[in-house]
Amino acid sequence: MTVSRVFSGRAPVDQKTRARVLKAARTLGYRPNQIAQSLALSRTRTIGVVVPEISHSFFPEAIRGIEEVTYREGYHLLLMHSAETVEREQDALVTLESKRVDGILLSVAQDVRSAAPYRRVLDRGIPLVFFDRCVRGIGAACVGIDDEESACLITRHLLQHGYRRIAHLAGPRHLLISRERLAGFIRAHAEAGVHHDEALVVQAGFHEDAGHAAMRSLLALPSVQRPRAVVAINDPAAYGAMRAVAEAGLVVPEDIAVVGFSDDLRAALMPVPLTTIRQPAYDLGRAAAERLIAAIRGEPGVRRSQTVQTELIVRRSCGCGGPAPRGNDTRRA
Amino acid sequence: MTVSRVFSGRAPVDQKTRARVLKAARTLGYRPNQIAQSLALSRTRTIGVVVPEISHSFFPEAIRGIEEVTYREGYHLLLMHSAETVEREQDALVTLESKRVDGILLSVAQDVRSAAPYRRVLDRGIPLVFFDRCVRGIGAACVGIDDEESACLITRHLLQHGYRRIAHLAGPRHLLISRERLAGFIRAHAEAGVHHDEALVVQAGFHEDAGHAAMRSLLALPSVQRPRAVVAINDPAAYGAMRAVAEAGLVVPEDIAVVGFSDDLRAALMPVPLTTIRQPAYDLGRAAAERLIAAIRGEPGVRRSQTVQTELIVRRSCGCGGPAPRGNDTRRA
DNA sequence: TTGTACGCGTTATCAA
DNA sequence: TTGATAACGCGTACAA
Repeated sequence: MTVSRVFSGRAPVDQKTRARVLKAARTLGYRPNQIAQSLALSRTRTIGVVVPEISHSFFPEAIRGIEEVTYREGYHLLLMHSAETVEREQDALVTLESKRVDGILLSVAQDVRSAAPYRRVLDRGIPLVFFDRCVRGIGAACVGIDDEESACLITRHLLQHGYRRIAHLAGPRHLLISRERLAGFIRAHAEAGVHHDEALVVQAGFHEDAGHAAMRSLLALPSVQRPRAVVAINDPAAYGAMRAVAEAGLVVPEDIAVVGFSDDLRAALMPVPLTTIRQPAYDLGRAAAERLIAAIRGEPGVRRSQTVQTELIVRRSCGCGGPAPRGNDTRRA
Repeated sequence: MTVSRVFSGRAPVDQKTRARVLKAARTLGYRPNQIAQSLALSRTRTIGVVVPEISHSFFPEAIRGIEEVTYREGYHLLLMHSAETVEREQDALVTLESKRVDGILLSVAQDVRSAAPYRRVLDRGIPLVFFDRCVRGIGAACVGIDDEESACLITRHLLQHGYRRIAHLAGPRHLLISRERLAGFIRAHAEAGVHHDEALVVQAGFHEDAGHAAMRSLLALPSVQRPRAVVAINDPAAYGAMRAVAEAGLVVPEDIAVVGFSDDLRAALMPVPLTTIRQPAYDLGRAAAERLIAAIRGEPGVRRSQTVQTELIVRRSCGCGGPAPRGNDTRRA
């Protein structure tokens, strides 16, 4: 029909005809059916976003960044929640493929083992960009931070302020960011010429309870073996660790220093404000969305990964600030 | 084709044929195209979710509740962000209609004026359920809290503890929840036989800056007219108010008590922990999703609204706790 | 400038 | 139990 031309706008239509069509559309309440459009064009202008968690403030912020870009570019968001499980993540991927999204943004679930499902998506020709939690070497771009360098930075900060026995509450074993943060933790020790005790690297996870449990196991060590400082995999784990320290009748940072990773909403507000690495979630979301849209458009160089800048935020929990200031002051390194 | 019967499962297919089809599907990497299904069935199994904000912790929590239910029921989520503007909200509605979602969950933007766009959605026969920020009387269900009662409850708490000059930082004028919370504020006064000074009801908004500005205007009043306590429209506004109080060299709650609404993540962690109303965002999201899916299925009684229970959370900022306890203790009323 | 035929991949319906 | 045909509502390609 000529109606299509009127609504798509990219074809010559007589003024009078156009007016007639528009008027009829108005009275009939007509709106182009995007489902039919999608079928005809095999293009949905929809992007799938798969997140392992919805509430942890990093992800809403990242989604806000993604939405900002996709809205501007005329794409819409199909939001899927993997709940940190591979099963639901694969399910999400299959669904997104079935729904013929134009591309996928994904942050991997904590118990991933295999890259096969991602490879299949790529093999089908669906553009895929990882954000924050990436899988490398399968030909998909990754937009994240430099986890190794950031972990090294915050560990170095502790070492430079005289801490020697430093523990690490590590993240899920199979996740790249866990391994990279651990690598940064180790590199900082190597650079400082300080031996790191492997007994002080304990498995934890991303949640407060995991950090709490891991910290308890460290506190159960004979007192000569106990850490004097702790580098947690992220802020919630650090909160759990701080709680365990308090429950043991000890004080942060005087007895044990604790630092986190991501600078979530609560970090500055904790009873002992948390020293941490600021992860610019919003910018990261924007960058990831831009990368994906470039890939969808077939622009070159889209497989290249991108790193957004982090920042060390020094607060009281590391005990590195000379006479500990009162209140919620925040200084940047 | 017979393929359709195999995948849909609801039609008799011979075992051998089924096996042949599945094997072929596997080798070809075939997956049913949901776009084509949607066109044929005029059913997308997709729900549109429109939120005015993405990051404010209430909405991620609500979305998590929504996702929990929709995942279980086999629906997917198209997430739209109105950014508190009517323009983008209308845009979202038009898009969702074009994308033929099976139903819509919406929390209205702060500057809504007209219910016409919602009416149009309903006229098209698209099920619509409001959550948290509702529009009443247009035949759409609303899943929210009892704003009037909750505001009355927290105001009454202040009155019962002897506060008399109480201010209200009101929400956007055209929003139902603003009006209802104001009504509750007034009713509490009436019930207590306390006159409320209309000069102490000032327009603010949902953000910290709005609360800050509104509080400054109250602090600029001659000291006899100044409020002794403040009921903020929500927690972020209360944070802004607390900041303004501190900047004026005054102390919460000794000089001015401040209470909020929603119990977001930071409320318990503020330097002076905030007394507030707990809004169960997750449950609210679940209830709204259930209501919508019932409506999509054409079940009866779906236009009925639903109220989820709130709770008064008493912390230090209201100064009602006898000798003010140190730390972040939280007591329930 | 406008209209017609065909295909996008599926389901419903009816026939075999 | 399976196959054929006609929708679903659009865009493309071509003809008028």
